[in-house]
Amino acid sequence: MPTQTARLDPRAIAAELVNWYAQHARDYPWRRTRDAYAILVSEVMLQQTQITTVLDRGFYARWMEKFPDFKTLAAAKEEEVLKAWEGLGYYRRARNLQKLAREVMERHGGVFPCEPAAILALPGVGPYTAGAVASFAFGLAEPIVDGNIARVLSRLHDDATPVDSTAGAKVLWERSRALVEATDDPRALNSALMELGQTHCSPTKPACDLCPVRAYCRAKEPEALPVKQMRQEITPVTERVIFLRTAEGVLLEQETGKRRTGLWKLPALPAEHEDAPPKVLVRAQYGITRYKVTLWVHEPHKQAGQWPETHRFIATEELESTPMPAPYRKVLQQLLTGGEFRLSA
DNA sequence: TATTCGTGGGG
DNA sequence: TCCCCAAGAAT
Repeated sequence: MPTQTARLDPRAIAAELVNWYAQHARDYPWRRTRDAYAILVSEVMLQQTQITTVLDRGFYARWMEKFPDFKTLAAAKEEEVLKAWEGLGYYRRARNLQKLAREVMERHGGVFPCEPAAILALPGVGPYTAGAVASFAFGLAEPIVDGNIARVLSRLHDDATPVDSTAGAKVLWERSRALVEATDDPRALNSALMELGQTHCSPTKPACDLCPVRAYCRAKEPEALPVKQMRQEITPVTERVIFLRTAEGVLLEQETGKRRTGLWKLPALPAEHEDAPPKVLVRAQYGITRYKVTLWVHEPHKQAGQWPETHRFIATEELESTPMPAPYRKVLQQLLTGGEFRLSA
């Protein structure tokens, strides 16, 4: 930690960051292109999702191969889109991405808009993603604030204002804007801020001795920043579903509500059978948002047979191409391969 | 403004 | 095991 802290001059800091980035930039597929579509896909995929997940598990490469441009994505079946997204979570992102592609084709003549306000108006695009595409694809001096940058800027300014408060967000965006407007390379500056947050300025054990802007950093106790206020309580929930397999296939139910819309799952056990549920085939646990769910898979209940429009028998060879949330995919895998009557932890 | 929306990896 | 959280946005 420097005893003498230089003034927080945006121009000097930006220059250090850009210089550092030129030597330390990691090689990602979306950094090898300026194609707005390729960059947009990466940004949406990376929302609340780690780079290793997107890259190592092949999501980005598969998506770009299957949907290489707005036109292809716009014309695809929603079920194909959701299937390509399966395992990434936050499935609204995939649905919004296709909606966006259709807007680009229909309202923008197939050309992605280069005006920040127009980008921000697209579905699934918020302040971060708009700034990211504007700077990475078009080189515009638009600021971005993500989790990494919030951490870097909180520490740089030694600011304990909660980053998830209105006041905290406001000043973060102002500071990010001051930096990006103080360089002639917005692309590198924005990339550098995130890269610094991912590497040296990590949440725990920051490597301050390697930091390119340590001479400017005011953080007295960097590991104590950033401050976050909201933390929700985890609520335990019980979920009961049935596994019904016939010659037609496995009975599945399509989600229609707000969450995981369009994906398929094992059908819920009707509420009237919850008091005396049929035999348990599998038990599993998974977390979703603020819930800790204990998932019980039961044999079909008595009088089972009349199914709503949302239910359908899916042939076993079609199961693989059916978009399904991860917990059901795993449980179904167990049921189909490990025998139907094994009780698993 | 507060809540909701997934998932998998790491400490 | 548990808790944190990772390139946020929509409602």
